[in-house]
Formats: sequence, structure tokens, C-alpha cells
Amino acid sequence: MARRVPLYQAKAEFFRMLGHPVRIRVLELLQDGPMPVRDLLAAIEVESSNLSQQLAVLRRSGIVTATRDGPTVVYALAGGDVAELMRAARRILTEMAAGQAGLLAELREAEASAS
Amino acid sequence: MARRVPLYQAKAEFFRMLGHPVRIRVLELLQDGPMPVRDLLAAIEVESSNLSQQLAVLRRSGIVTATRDGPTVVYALAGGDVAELMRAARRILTEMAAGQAGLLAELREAEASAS
DNA sequence: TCGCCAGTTGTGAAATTTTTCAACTCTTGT
DNA sequence: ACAAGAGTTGAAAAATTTCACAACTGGCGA
Repeated sequence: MARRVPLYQAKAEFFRMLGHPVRIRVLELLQDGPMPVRDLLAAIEVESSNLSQQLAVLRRSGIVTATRDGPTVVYALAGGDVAELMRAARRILTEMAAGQAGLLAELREAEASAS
Repeated sequence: MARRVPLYQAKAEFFRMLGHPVRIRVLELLQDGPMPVRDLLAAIEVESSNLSQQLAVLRRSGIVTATRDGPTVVYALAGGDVAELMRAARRILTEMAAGQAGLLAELREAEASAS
């Protein structure tokens, strides 16, 4: 039977699932509607197999679905609005950036290492 | 001047920062108002130094602030409305859990205490 | 000043995640 | 049936994160 996972842990896993640039971009692209892997690949610069790996993470978490249409695979958001989540995140992000030099420093630093 | 970090990367870092059970619990506790480390430690079962490390992650990201009051350190949400983000996450989580009976039950149960 | 209490920080090992490359599955056109 | 195109998967290396322990800082009362 299913083991009982504390809610705070489910939340943490959910956020961790979101915590990757490629996965974020996929989710944002899918907000405009379902999209074949080929188009995702064109929009996001990443190796095809790497994209597949990230798509697998999203699939496993259940936030997206994949359906095969002939030779191409089409991804779509599984359910509700990820959009609202993204908006909330952006609000907090801009708030933090506006109010605090700390984040700005952090962001600059992160940029330097990620080039 | 600093070149800007792509938004999707800032978002990914933000979500990654949220992706840890202890950090989630801290943020949820702080939604009821500022709280000294001592109380966080009492509420969350974790080694003191481990909690400190997670608090440091939150601090660095800028989502919480720490102020010293005599011998105790008090943490508070830096700004905004983390609550809304958590609500959005919970909505999606609930929706996704629709296919997984065990998790669904747990989410419904927790609904009452709104954590 | 000394000792203690509340937290934090450094360090290194353990665990997890990300990336890459090759091999593999499916489907379709010839 | 075969080859090619579209994606996925397995596996190992590389990078990151987490955790526990010890050492450390700052404030306060004796």
C-alpha cells in the first residue's frame, strides 16, 4: 500500500521538481498549449537526450502528460494552472529583487558562475 | 552593470530554494509571524546546526530576514505573500493527486489545518 | 573575567541530481 | 523488409546538495 508522505515533504518534492531551468521553460512553453518535443527542442537549447530526461522528470511527477501522435510525441500540462504558480513566484521574486540588495548580489553571482 | 539573469533561471533557483522539507516548514511557520530560532527548533525535528544551515539558505535567497534580539535570533518573512504561493502549489498538488488515492486523502485531511 | 546559552559556520563524507554518450524503441516511407 | 527520423532510456562521470560533528561567535549573568 501507499506509504504516507507528510504534506511538507510532498510540497518540497514538488518545488524541487520545478527547480531546474529547462523544466521551468518547458512548463512555461506548455502554458500556451500542447507542444511536440520537436518544438520544445527548438525553443530550448539543450541536447535532445537531456531534454528527454527533464521531460521524464516532469512526467513522473505527473505535472505533464505525453501522448504519441504518429512519430512525434506531444506534451501538455496535465491539469490546472501552473500559470498562477508562476505568477506568484514572479511576484515574490520581483518583490525580493526590488527591496533587497541581497538578491541582486545573489543573482549576479549566480550569473557569473553559469555564464 | 550586471547583465540580467534570465527569468526562467531566477525562477528555477527560487523553486530549488523551496525544495527542502525543513525550509518549507520554516516558511509555513513564519507565516503566522516572526519566530525565534528556538521555537522553530522545537517545532521542527532536526539538529540545531542543520536548521541553521537551512535558515542560511533562506536568508541568502532573501526570502526571510534574521534579527538579533539579545541572545536569541528572530526570523521573519522578508516580504511578500508566500502564502499565496503555497496555496497555488497545494492546488496543483491536489489536482495531480487525483489519480493517486493515498496522497489525495492526505491532502484533504490537511486541508483543515491549512498547512 | 569566566562560563554558559543561543546560534552559526567550517569541513568532509554521503546522498542526490545533472549531464553526456551510446544504445535502444517506435513509426513511417520506400 | 530496411532505413531513417523522433524520442527515450541506461549507465557512468561530474556537479551539487545535504548532513553530522566540532569549533566558533556574541551576549549576559555570576
